[in-house]
Amino acid sequence: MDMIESERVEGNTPTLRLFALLEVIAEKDSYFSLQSLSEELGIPKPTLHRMLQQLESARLIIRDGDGRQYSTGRRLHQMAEKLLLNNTIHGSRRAVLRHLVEEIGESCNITACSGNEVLYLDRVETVAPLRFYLHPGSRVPLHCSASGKLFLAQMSPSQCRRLLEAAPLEQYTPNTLIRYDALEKEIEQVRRQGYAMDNEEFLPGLICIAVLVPGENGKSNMGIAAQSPVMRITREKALDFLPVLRRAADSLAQIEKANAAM
Amino acid sequence: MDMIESERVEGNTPTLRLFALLEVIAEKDSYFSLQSLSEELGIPKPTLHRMLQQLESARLIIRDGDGRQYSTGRRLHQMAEKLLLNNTIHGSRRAVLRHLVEEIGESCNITACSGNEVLYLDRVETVAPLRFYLHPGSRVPLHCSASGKLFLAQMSPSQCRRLLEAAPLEQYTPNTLIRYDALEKEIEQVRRQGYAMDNEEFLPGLICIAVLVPGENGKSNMGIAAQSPVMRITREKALDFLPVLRRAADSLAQIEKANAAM
DNA sequence: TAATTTATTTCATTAATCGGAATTAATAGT
DNA sequence: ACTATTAATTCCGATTAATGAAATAAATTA
Repeated sequence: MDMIESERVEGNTPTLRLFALLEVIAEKDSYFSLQSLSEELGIPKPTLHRMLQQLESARLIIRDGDGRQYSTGRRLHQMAEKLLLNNTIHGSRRAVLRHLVEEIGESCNITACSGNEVLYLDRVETVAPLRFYLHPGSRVPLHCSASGKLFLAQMSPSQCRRLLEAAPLEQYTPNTLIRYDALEKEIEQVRRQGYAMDNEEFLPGLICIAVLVPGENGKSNMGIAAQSPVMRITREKALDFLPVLRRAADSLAQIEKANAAM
Repeated sequence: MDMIESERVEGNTPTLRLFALLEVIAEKDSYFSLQSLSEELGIPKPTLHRMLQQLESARLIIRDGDGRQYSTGRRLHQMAEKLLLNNTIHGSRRAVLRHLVEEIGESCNITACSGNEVLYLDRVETVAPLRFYLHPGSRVPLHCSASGKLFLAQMSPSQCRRLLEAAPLEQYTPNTLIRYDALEKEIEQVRRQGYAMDNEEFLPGLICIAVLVPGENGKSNMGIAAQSPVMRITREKALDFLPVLRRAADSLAQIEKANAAM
């Protein structure tokens, strides 16, 4: 429709226009119809129809039963996960992590939110002999991980509720918050604090502290966290990691941004 | 190389081929050259060159200094992050499915009626070693699947007949109902019961039970189903899943409703 | 049933893709 | 420094796909 909106999906070639369309779709958190998207982007309906048809045939998007509602497809999700997992940005991401581990002496990881789970993108283990072994690619629930609570804290209340109320909150340890009101209070606190802790809520004996890697427009899908056996650390001592964690988070943000300058 | 590899990047249209290329690139965790990719995928160099040029101009991929090494670009990462973060529809559905699978111990899926087929929207497999592998996105005929019979049961008789008579009912197993009168009787029973079973009518050895996810105006385009090898379950035992299935269906209905409101 | 909205198909026009062959640029070998 | 080799890039005519106004079909609402 208006110039600004339609420019978002205008590239030079048909392919780039289609990619731009996919980009708009990727940001949607609810279904959309051909009509609404046509109005939003100013693309003529027949053109948009063909584009969506093409994306659907490739399983990049799907249509629900009555064929009037579209949403993102599985192939797109898989591609997104692979992309984030494989992309170590030429090792610099790993370097930041390694440096962080050296500074604080505990295992650290970089995480992303994927649907209703936390996905471990990368992880570097401490040299200390006592440690939890968790590897990149593994998944952890949102409600009982430090990163997960950070991701929840930046979502809209409706998004957050949708994820949490889909299934009962599973209790992994005595500390797991399984009551919605308690969890909501915790998430509210996380939002205020700007960091999150997992106090043996997922694995007994494992304490974790995490912050978000600052994103473009306030929202971020990347977290960085330090994990430690409770034997080696107290909740209070974990707070001392915060400045270093934040610095590492900023470095990661820089790397992401620098990638664009080229 | 040759057939198998090159098929991975072959879609139907130039645009989809470019997407497939992007997909291959997304999986790479290190730099690559035009030459190596050309050999890997069997795409002629001039063609691949143009493709990469296009992706680069859109900042989907970047080239390092000397211009001979490519890797993924920031725009791609941003899209991937947004996609996974804004994926609460699928995330919450998946949470429902996972919980259901845990409760009943069998693989379950969420289905939709798409044209004259049943579409698997999502699926979670049981941990039991013996299982049928069916993946999301696959399609199954209406007349020999539990979900399909449910969809048929809520259609008007004329609509139903139109779909069924479009093509002859294919016989997949000895149990497949291929006579219209038998199928209509079955569909009538499904309507009365409020649930449907597939008693090895599509795949030999596979039993399935399904209910509809309640919709707004009585009609529904979504079903939820449990599937099990006949070795592990009897038709009678499958009926025990019904209460849990219905509860999961209600959860899904909640999610869909919340989604419409957003 | 009629009116309205939304989705889809048609089709002549325009634009992009394709890849073999030729050319240029970078690298390795002597 | 020159040649051989390999990789990257440009050319270009034949082929194929994208485009969107208009027409049609389907679904929804009054």
